[in-house]
Amino acid sequence: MDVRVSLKDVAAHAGVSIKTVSNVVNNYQHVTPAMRERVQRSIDILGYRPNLAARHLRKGRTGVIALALPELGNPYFAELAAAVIDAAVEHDYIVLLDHTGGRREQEILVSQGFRARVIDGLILSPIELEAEDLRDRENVPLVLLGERDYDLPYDHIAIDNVAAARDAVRHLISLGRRNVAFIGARNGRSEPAQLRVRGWREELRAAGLPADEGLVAATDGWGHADGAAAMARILDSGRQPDAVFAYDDPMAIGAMRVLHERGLRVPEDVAVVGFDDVIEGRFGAVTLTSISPDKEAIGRLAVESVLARLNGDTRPPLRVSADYRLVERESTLGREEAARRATAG
Amino acid sequence: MDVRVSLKDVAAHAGVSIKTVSNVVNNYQHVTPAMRERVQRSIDILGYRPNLAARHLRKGRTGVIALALPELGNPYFAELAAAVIDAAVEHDYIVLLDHTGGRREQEILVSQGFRARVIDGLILSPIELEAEDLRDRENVPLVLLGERDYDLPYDHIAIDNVAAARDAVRHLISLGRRNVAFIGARNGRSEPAQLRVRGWREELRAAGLPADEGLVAATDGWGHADGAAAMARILDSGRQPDAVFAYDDPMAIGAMRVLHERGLRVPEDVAVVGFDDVIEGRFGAVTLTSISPDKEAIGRLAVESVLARLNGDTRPPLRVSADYRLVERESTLGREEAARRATAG
DNA sequence: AAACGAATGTATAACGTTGTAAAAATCAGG
DNA sequence: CCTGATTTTTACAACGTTATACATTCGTTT
Repeated sequence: MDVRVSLKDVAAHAGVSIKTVSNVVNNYQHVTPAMRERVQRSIDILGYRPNLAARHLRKGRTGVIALALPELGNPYFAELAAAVIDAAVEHDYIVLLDHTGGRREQEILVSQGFRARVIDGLILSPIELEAEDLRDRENVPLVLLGERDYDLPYDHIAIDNVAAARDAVRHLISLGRRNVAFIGARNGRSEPAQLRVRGWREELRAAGLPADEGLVAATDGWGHADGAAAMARILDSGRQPDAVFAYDDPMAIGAMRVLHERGLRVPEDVAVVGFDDVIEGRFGAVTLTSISPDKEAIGRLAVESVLARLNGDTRPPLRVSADYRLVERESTLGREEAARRATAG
Repeated sequence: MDVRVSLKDVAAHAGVSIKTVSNVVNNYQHVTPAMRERVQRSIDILGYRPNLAARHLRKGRTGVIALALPELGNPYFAELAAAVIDAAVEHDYIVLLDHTGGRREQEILVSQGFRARVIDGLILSPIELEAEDLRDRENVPLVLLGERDYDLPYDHIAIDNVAAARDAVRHLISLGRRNVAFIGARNGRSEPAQLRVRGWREELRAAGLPADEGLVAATDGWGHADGAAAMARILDSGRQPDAVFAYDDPMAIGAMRVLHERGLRVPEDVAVVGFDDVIEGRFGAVTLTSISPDKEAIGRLAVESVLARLNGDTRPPLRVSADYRLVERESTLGREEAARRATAG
């Protein structure tokens, strides 16, 4: 049944030329309804399906875009991947997924198309990649995702990290917190982390509070365990933060676990804000306040940008700031409210 | 620099035939070292890179395998996807990722290759798909992943769900629990859920305990919210389970959240066991006991099976039972131990 | 009714690669 | 230095598709 059937077979079966069958398949406009139906019948009977490799060879298009993310285990990226896949399907494109581990070396390979070479375009969420690494690539269209702030001629979709971080810290200050720790200033290169630290610093200064750099904990990764370790380090140093702003939700949750182990209550003793609004933050013993980026919009914009470039769009590089909002949950309840909740429970 | 350079260009530059260049590129054995070096020099100078579409058209291979999972948002699948991608890279294959939402219709489309047509093989983790849906596909090699127990000629990699579920329930019984609820018997078709319910039922019977079907909660999905809703429903029905076995970790965590809201303590009042051992379970206020499948092994076996079939392996369909183990954490501490911990904290 | 333009169908040549078979170059032995 | 065997290189034909350019048909207009 599925022994490869080609245009030639259909053409023979329908008694027409190969090109006519091709015309029907591609909805070419000048085909009489009668002819179209006749060919279509043969197509259906033989179960013809176009060979994408041949089409690609001829047209130079594959119908595949690659999405390269640092880590799939991180739910934010998993959810983002889902959004990109859905957006791509809308446009009859399929998505090839790759993960870089956030390592510069892997990111370079991906950006130059060495890992996936059958693609029409690339959506890349870089962590360590440097601007110079993208300097002389002359390849498929590239759209950058996330926080890095390159000054390069590629479309870039992100939320305003500094502003979002300031919103988070402002919220903590508005609760009366004064010693706000930041967890997740990444060891080594990582501009995204730096932007969020900057927002933390700026907002504290703006509020006339000291930005105690001893309350900034650097980590190697950005998972639960990294957050937990960083939190432990801060507490072990003898400092007593009354609030924590974490680089992302998993780190915030890891930090809350350590606070719990040390007998510190969230939010009464320490208020916590995360970043990314992953689903998991909504179901812990203490639900997590978080910055919530509009993932669907980011995914959709990324796909649309790649496809636009692919279709010859030569407008100057786009710099889209996607929406975000601060979602307040239990981890930043006011002290009175938290007390009320505690007695009630 | 990257204006497409083909074998023809290299051949012209080196002053040899196209096929000779091809021979060099493919490490064909009968090429003199001198010739090899001469051609290689031209390749380097011109920056030649093989055109995969053409190679595919000629050889009938793409170097791409598809991985179709129900949901990326579920961390288990995200972690599994990472494992598959890594295993594929080992073999110079790349992975095209798709998600089906666990819906039969989507699963059928995927299984027949309608969504991704540039693939050499397919790894599919079905939920609702029926055996009959796979009956007359004569397509690329297919490997089934996960819990469904089809009787079809395809390789199948899974853990023994009934046994794992029995282990989980036995563990709860060994703690002295008598009213063990099961959360996540899925509404509608879903064999995996049924297998785990069966394990629950069998183990209770084996222990001489009644299997109260009123303690089984069906759900539509398998996320945090579904687990929470199911738990709430059981409690609202007036029953008082002293243990919960959930279909997966997110559901277990959702359930724990509801228990927490109702003032029930885990594990003192209700012990909880999940399934999949996702990272998130290790960082809640109460860490989660869970069945931990060997994800790396599953991913590796799946890739190896697909590639073996692709290379003409015609042995009878493989039925691999991957390893799993029960990882005990706080959510099933013994009552005495839990009490000790409580006074200590 | 002839002639014209528009609409529709067809033959052929690519796209870049590799398998096959045949040609050319090399080598060993007399 | 020739013969025959062996190694190395080459020419050519696919793989399945679409673009180009041409051929046919049809419906109008003169």
